[in-house]
Amino acid sequence: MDSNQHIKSLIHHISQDVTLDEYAIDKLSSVLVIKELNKKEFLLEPGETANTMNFIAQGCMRSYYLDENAQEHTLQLGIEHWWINDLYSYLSRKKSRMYIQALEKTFLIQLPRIELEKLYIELPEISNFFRIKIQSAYVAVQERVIDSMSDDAYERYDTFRRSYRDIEQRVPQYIIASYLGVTPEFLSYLRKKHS
Amino acid sequence: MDSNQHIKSLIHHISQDVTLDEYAIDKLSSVLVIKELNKKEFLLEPGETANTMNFIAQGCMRSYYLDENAQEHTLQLGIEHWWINDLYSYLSRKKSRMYIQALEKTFLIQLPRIELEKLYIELPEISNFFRIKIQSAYVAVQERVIDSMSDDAYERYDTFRRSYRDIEQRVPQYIIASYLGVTPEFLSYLRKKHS
DNA sequence: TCCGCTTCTTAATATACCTTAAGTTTTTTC
DNA sequence: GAAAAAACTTAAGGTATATTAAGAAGCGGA
Repeated sequence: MDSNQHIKSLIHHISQDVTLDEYAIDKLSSVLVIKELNKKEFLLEPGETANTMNFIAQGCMRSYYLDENAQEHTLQLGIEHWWINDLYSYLSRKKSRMYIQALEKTFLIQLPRIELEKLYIELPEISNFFRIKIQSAYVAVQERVIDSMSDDAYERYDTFRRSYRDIEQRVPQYIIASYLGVTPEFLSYLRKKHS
Repeated sequence: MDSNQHIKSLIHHISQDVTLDEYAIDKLSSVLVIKELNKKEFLLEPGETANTMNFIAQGCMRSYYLDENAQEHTLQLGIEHWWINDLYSYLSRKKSRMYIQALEKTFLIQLPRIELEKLYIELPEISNFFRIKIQSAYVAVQERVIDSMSDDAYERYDTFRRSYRDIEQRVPQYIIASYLGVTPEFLSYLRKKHS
């Protein structure tokens, strides 16, 4: 797939929520940056500042951080047509504590923050689009808080598998464990117990 | 404090993030609804659908739900100048599973969804404002996910106290426990142990 | 095709947090 | 200001999940 195809898939993605006219599409296209990452390559590492919004045109990524015991905790997983970022760093302009890493060879479409801020003013539909996207993202994270408080680990695993079957099959178990908030050993034990 | 004061405080709150001209202020003011709630009164109960955005002009509120064992889990706490809602229900138009309850006598300013959708089109600064607000809310919930995965219960309690000292002093311990995801008994034990 | 690296499993021991139940203190109500 | 209700504490015993350590299985590169 070439760059134009990737860009078309982003335009199509945005058009599912808001209406873009010719002018908006041209404006938008002119600021997009394509980025290619190899498996295990990092888009962002602790100490850096997030400067772009990142749409996954093709591939698979995750964001995670290390706690004080150097344990990995996965915050976000994403595949084609998902967005991935450290919004804390992007919005606050502060250094990130997160790693954002490709789990497969991945093609991103990036929207630089400076350009995006200008687009928000000139093209209200773009501001609208991101408002709608982030509303859904907020609801999804809140759902995760609810799950983590109500359910035991196996139920969370089961919910995860049912919700993200296509992701589950592309990511190693230990990353899923670190997303669910359990050790790989305990997840392995749960899988055996329920099989 | 009378209604006009409450409305002024909302306008002032919005003006901290975006610029509102006379026309926008008039338009906005014309759709606002003031709602008064007594202590323990519910704004929303399971089975109802959220139809408004709710700004706390004065008072204290929380949202919570009951899990399958009828345990309360507090999702959101808020005081003056915070927003409170079940965004899942509001955005999806589906029935809520949540209670939203006043913890003190509270005055809300409500923005009906139908009117707000119209404002988004006519006044892009309003769409912008809610995009900015929800971005911050997303970061805050994500921070909560991070805390719940890295820290033990006492650290979470400590972080909560440092971040929300003004809230901590207005709500009972058992609600804070249900926000942190522990039993009131265990929180009591932790408080003693660390005192 | 084999080696080395990454991922997954097993099991024993340890710990954070829960459940239950009872008693105490604080707040609300009339 | 007394009675009732709500909130908080204490403690014993139980469960879910972590830790450690070792080995097995799968997989990518020469």
